[in-house]
Amino acid sequence: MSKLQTILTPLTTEEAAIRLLGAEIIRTYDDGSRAVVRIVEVEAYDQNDPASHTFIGPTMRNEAMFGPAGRAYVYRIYGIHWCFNVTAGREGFGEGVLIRAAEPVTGVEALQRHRPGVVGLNLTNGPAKLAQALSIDGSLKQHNLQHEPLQVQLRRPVAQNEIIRTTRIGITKAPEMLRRYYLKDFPYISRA
DNA sequence: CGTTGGATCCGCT
DNA sequence: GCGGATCCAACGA
Repeated sequence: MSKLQTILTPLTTEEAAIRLLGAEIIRTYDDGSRAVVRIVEVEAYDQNDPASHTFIGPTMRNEAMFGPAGRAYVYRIYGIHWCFNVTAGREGFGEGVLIRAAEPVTGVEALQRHRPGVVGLNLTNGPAKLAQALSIDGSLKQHNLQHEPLQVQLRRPVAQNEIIRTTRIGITKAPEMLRRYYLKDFPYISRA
């Protein structure tokens, strides 16, 4: 079992979401260039949550979230964009954490190359923007996030008083649930 | 500034 | 057939 999987398995989806705040995503692109970003905004979803893709039970689309923790769940939204989740929890229980925003750490040029004409905060301050900047698509479905070309490295947990908890963005079911978390005072969030 | 509508796919009913 | 865990350009004030 990878370290990432070991840590994310016993946690509730909320706890896993919080642990992923401050974690780093390391992306190695096809051309060999590399970028590192720091996660600053996440949302928790699991099979008891009407807003989750796993609420209806296992299907071909959502099977990654019913598998082991620490894998990629990637889905297309509105026919246009891709969104990236990190799976969490034990096998057989469908849960994942949507990565909504991150701040560039290194490799800004590589990120920009995948979002032509975009500069500043708009580079990575939204789930589909981030996925585009990291060049994440369906080919990374179920990818084990302990390996290249897409890795997630947990860092020291961030202090409780640096985390804001709110309702989630853009959902119609269970809009009242407080399952969105973001780092206080960080500009790269999709919406305050 | 804030608001609106268009783009465009696929999993599920 | 439908509608969504979105983004962005084009508007009007």
